Parts: sequence; C-alpha cells; structure tokens
Amino acid sequence: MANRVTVSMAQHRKPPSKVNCFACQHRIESDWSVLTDDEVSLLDRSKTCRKYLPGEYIFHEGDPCRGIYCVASGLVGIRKTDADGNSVLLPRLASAGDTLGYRPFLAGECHRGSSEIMEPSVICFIRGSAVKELLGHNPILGLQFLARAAKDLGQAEEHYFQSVTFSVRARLAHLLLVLKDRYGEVADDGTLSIELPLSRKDVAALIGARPESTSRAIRQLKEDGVAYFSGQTVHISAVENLVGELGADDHI
Amino acid sequence: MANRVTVSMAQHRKPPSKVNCFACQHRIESDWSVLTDDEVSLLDRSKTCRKYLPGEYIFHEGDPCRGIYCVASGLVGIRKTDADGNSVLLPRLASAGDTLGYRPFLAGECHRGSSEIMEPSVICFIRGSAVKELLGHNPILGLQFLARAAKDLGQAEEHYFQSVTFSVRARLAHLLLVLKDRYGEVADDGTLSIELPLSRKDVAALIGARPESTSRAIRQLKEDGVAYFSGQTVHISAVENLVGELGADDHI
DNA sequence: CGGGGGTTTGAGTCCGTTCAAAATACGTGG
DNA sequence: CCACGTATTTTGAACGGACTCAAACCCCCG
Repeated sequence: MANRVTVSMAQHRKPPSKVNCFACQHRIESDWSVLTDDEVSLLDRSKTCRKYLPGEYIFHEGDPCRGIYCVASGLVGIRKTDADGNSVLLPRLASAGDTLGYRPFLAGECHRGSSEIMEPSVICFIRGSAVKELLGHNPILGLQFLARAAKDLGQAEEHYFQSVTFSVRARLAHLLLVLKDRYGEVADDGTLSIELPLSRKDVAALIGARPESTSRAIRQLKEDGVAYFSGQTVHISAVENLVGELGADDHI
Repeated sequence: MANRVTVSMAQHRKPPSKVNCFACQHRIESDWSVLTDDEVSLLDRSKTCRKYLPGEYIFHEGDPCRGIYCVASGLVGIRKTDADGNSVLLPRLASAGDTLGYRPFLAGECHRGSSEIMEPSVICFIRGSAVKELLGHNPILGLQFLARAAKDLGQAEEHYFQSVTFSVRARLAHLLLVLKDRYGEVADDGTLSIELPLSRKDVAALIGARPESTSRAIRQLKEDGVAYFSGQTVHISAVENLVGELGADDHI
C-alpha cells in the first residue's frame, strides 16, 4: 500500500528535495532503523537535501570527507579514474535507502572515488558531527554500520576475485544477475526482462572493461541465446543460462 | 616493560602455543587496545591457541564462522578457489596482531575463503559468544572494528581497481611496495632489500596472475633495472623506480 | 534533414594464458 | 660430500582474449 501512495505522488509532482527522515520509508529498512525518535530528530535536523541530475557529481576523488550521504531516491555510482584517464565504476551502486561515503568517513580518509549521479536523485547530506554524536550515543547504530561494512567488504573481495578469474562475458552475466533483483520484471509468459538504468559505457565501466569489449560480449550472449539486448532493456528466457555463464564454463 | 619480558622470553624458547592476552604486545596496537582489564580477562579466558605450520589451513571456504581468529605470530593468507581450480590469494595478508575472519563473523556469513598458513604461526581462536559479549559491553570496540572494516574495504576496492586497470608488471611492483614496509631492510649503502615470505606461486596468486606471467614480469623488472630477484630476496636500488611503475607509465 | 553522441563492427596488436620442456633449487639417502 | 629424485621456477612457442584505433552505424534531438 505504501507503494501505491508513492506511485500516485510521483504522478503529481517530483519528490521534494527536502526529505523528512520520520516519513522516509527507506529508513526503517536501513541502518538507521535502530534510532530512537529523539535520534531521528537529530538526524533530521542535521541534514541538507538536494536534487541532482544524471552526470552531476556529489563529491570528487580527493575531497575531504565531512559527513555521509543518504540516497532518498535515484541511483548513484562511484567512479575511480587513473592517471591515464581510464575510468572504472566500482561495482557498488547506491539506490534509495543506501548510505554513501560512510567508508572514508569512518576510516578518517578523503574520498577515494567520485560519486556520479546515474539517475535523477535526491541526496541527503548528514554532518559528520551528527554522525559521530549518533554513533557515540547509540552503540547499536555502530553495530549496524559494522555489519554493513562487513557485507560490503565481502562483496568487494568477491568482485576482486571475479575480476581476476572471470572473463568479460562472465562478468557481464554476473552483472545482469545482480541487476535483475532490483530492475528485473517477469512478464506473463515467465520470461525475465531487465530495464538497465545504465548506458553501455557505464555497463562497461561497471564490469571493468572497454565499451567495445562489452559490446562484443553482448553479441556473444545474444548469439548463444542467453540474453537479448535491445537498447536499455535485456530479455532473458532462462535465468539458469545466465548462472551457467559463471560456474563451470561448458564442461560435459 | 611488558615488552621487555616478552622479548627475552622469545630468546629462550619458541613462542608458547598458549598466549597470554595481557602480555601480548600486539594487543596494545590492535583493535583490542580499548578493552578494560576485566574485558581482556574475558578475552583471555575465551580463546584457544594453536600452532600451525605452512600449508595448513585454519578454516576452509564454506565453513560456518563460529568466532574470530587473532594472529599471535606468523603469516596467513586467504585463498579463494573457483570451479576450474583457479586459486587466488586475497591481497590482504594477516600477520602478528591482525584479526582474521571478523568479516564473515560480523556479516553473519560462512567463510568465503580458506585461510592458509604461509609462515609457522600461532593463532588464537576467540569464541563468537565472547566477541558478541565484548561488542555489546564495550561500544568503543565496535567503533574500532568499524574503522578497521572501513579501512579494509578501502583497500579491497583499491585492489579491485588495480586488478582492472594495472598490468601484471605494475601489480607486482605495487606488491613489492606493500611488502617492503613489513619485510624490507635498508642496507648500509642505502639499497633496499626485501626478504619475501612467499613462494613464486604465492606471489602470483597474490597479484592474480599465473606463475609464468609473474616470472616474466620479474625478468622485465630485472632487465629494466627496477628490481633484482634472487630466490626469495629482492634487491631494489631506487624505490622511486618502483613507484614509477604504477603511475604514468613512461610518458615524457 | 543534417548534426552529434553513443554504440557497434572490423582489423590489428599486445598482454597474459596455456601447454610443454628445460633449468634450477632442494631434500634425502648413499 | 656427492648423487639422485622431486618440486619449484624459468623459458619457449602458440594461442586467445581484451584492448586500441578507426570507421560505420544508429538513434535522438534540434
């Protein structure tokens, strides 16, 4: 039902740039769910919200980290660029309810990547002092963050492992499997279709490959009947095939 | 003073497999430094210690995570293996004072890699219930772990980035730069030499490459006068050269 | 009906892998 | 101390995947 309300609101007007933490439905299933009313109130008072459009940046590599960001709606990625201009998107997209920049904040470091808006988004910034106060006040919040960090660390190590052992094609298949949970829809005939929130270039950056290589991998998957790309949407007849791309390649 | 006692003990006999947390000199510069005496006492009572020899495993991929491990001495690596038998060492070696397996424990997951002993080691196992109790009792410990996890996450993402953008040669150079802090020694003439605690195969697994490729990269570095390998020791005349391998390749 | 960016395709090259063989190091027993 | 067998490391040649550069294509928008 809450879903329905949101949808109808979206039809009337864009999400307001000033978000109310109490009303924020994402909060209750985020790390912030453990806060008391008083603490939520502090959180609410300590934040500033802003709308962003695709291509904009929230912060840049090397910027000092003065607090953390909370995605109220939209989608944002972390981009890292090396000296030669090679650019990579870290395989950790943040959407509504996700916290952004908590890693450098907690490690006491500068931002190590630039956060780039991929879809129109509303982002809340929470002052570092408030985060510190909340962490000191409510130990459970720290444990929430800890579990989150531990999960993200596992993901990151998994991605490292895959980048070293998987081909571009397998990494693409894996990306589709991840995106299907968030952007996939099952049609009446049971086939799965995913509406990618990303351009080809960004898909490439996400799997750590050039756009050309990604394009070829896309064609291969099409030729082998695994996934059919047309524009931003992907059609998949059997998810098992995608999974098969990861494990044992094709051994009898 | 506690320092002096430990050192003189080490001169007489091998480190005892039963380690005393109070006397452990690594504790004071680890996450556990924030514990009170009572808490250290609990820690001490809740642990079991064991000696391990190279090639042994502390735990295996898929094992349930029943607690965390503390490296009293030695060196251990985390190995991940895929369906085809490809094996990779995560670029996160644990030596004396480091905590092992805290990630799956805090994320509530099974072990995602096997921890393999690289040097003769003494490892303490701390019961999960005790860790939970300590975390609930002393919020600062949670924040310590949080900062640790945040740092490790940064490292992991950096390694992902490098695996995608760097060549084998550059990754090897980077590994040397990391190992020099722990295993490097500066000779009288100012040159640096590193005694690698790893076989070639393990060096290869650490940078995510085949031994053959690693061997060729080693030869290249030798031919270009950057680093001279002979057996397990590496001689480096100018560290700047190593650093140069990372950034802008050779642009004038 | 043109631009113009993003995407795809093609050809050539480079890097890293694979497979196989030689060389070196290492431990053990004579 | 040397000889021998094994395991590790290095080398070589051939292959393959991914990258580079360049051109063609497509789609969206003016």
